[in-house]
Amino acid sequence: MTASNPIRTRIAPSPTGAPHIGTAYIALFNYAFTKRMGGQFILRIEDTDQTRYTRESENAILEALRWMRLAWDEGPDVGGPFGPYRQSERFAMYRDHGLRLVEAGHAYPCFCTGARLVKLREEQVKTKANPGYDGHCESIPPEEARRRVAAGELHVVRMKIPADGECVFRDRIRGEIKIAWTGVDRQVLLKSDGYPTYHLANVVDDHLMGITHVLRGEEWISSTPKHVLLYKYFGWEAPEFAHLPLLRNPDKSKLSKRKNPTGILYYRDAGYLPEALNNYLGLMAYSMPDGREIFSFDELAATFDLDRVSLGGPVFDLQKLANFNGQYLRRMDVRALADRATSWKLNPSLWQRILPLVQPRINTFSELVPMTAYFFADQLHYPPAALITGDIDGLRTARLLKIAQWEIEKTAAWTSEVIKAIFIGMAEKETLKLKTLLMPFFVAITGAPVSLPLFESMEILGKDMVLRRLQYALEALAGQGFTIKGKELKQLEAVYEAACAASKTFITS
RNA sequence: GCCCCCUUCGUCUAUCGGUUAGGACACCAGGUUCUCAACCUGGGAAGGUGGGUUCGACUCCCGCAGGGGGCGCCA
Repeated sequence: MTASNPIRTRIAPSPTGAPHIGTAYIALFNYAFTKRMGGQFILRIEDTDQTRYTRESENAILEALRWMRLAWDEGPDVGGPFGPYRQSERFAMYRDHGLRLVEAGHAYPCFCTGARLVKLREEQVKTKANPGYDGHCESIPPEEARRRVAAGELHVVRMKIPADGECVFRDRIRGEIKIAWTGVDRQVLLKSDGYPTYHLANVVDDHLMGITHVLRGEEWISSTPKHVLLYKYFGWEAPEFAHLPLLRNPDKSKLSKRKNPTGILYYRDAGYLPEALNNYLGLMAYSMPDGREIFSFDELAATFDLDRVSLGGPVFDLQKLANFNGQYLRRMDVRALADRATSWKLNPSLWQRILPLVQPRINTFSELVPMTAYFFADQLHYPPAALITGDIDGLRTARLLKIAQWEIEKTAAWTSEVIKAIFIGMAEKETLKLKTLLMPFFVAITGAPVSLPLFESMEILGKDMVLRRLQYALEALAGQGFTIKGKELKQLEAVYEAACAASKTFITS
């Protein structure tokens, strides 16, 4: 690369949930690659799905990536010459570009209803045909299509796909990849609400922002032909693509929060150091030329080489991460350790949130630390049988914990009031007294059936930690033989959601 | 079902045609220590499978199997 053609990369998270460890992993590789090559690393917020977007999530992403010290050169908070860096603020650009494609005959308005699409899919499944849009509206004469659009008929814009041949593109670490056009669907570019889909927005933005290298997860390989084709339609040069292997659960499936903690902020709250986490992530699908395993951010960035990326999906191993974190902790001098521990949770501002909960319950300071210890822990140690309380048996306890997980995952806001509402709602559905329902949760969250107020505790602990403790509780119950297996679990979820939709009583038993 | 990607110890990986296949986490044993960690020493543990190519394959090619991903008006 020459100075006049510096490389530019980006990380483009979607603010629809808790910031994911996979985002940090991809960001780290982009960051290291960019620093090595001497370019700019951009943060772009992909908030084109207005139905799922939350502001809390966007803030959490910035907070999490900042905590990871993955500093971006341009982004929604720091600005930059290619802004805005939030897709919702670039709305008009996508519309213009989408329409440009329609005029050029590369895309067309599609008036098909959701109902028709559902029916089409059902038929395709039944006849074992490839699922995908059938091109129904592609044959509408442009004149007529224009008239119907002008008349305000609801529509989307779809891209045209070649009828035959194949798309050949180069992946920087995998080599040539060929995908037949018949296997690529006629992607919606502009949704009926006028927002672009990821595919359009990502191509338009990457071009306009001068992105030269796209390092992303391998889940994108199969939609790369659409992107390549869009670049061609626009007459733009496509960036280089490099698809990194996905982080995996111990069972090799794609890393998911149901099987592993995936929230970046969970790791912070559980007492991991960002440098240890970065170091560990740098070992996923990558190795240093000299075989070193302990290395800093800067050392990784100084030597990073895409050719050293390995392709097997790495299993995210909490034990090794914990060991690395321990090594970093041990290496620190006591002064630094004190500072870091203090800025973690041993600070006055956290105490000021916790203290009001204990103040009415203590006679001496000596009771303080024992009573609040669970705020500073990750996994709690209690006998698994303690989770089974009152008239609620083990299996029902497991189901209740599971339902609470779903409810908590669904909520964006995180205050004790919101949490309280969730549990009151659950108690009503279950026709249980709130007090009775809460018993196993007291144990799961605070480690004891008698403790400080639960909802406030959950608020202070944070959503990720609460979810994690529910998971630990579920595992403890599973150890006692109370486990909900795959099929039952799916059934429970389906029945429960149906009951929610109908706002009916739902009693797990 | 169709398409694509992947395949070295349990896990993360080194190896880029010739190595006793190396390291790390985890595990086991011993040592050290007021306990426990930490630390030190040692140990078990791997190239999915069948064909090629080659004097020689973990390494290159093909088939199969296994794993993963994708097939949304989600990203």
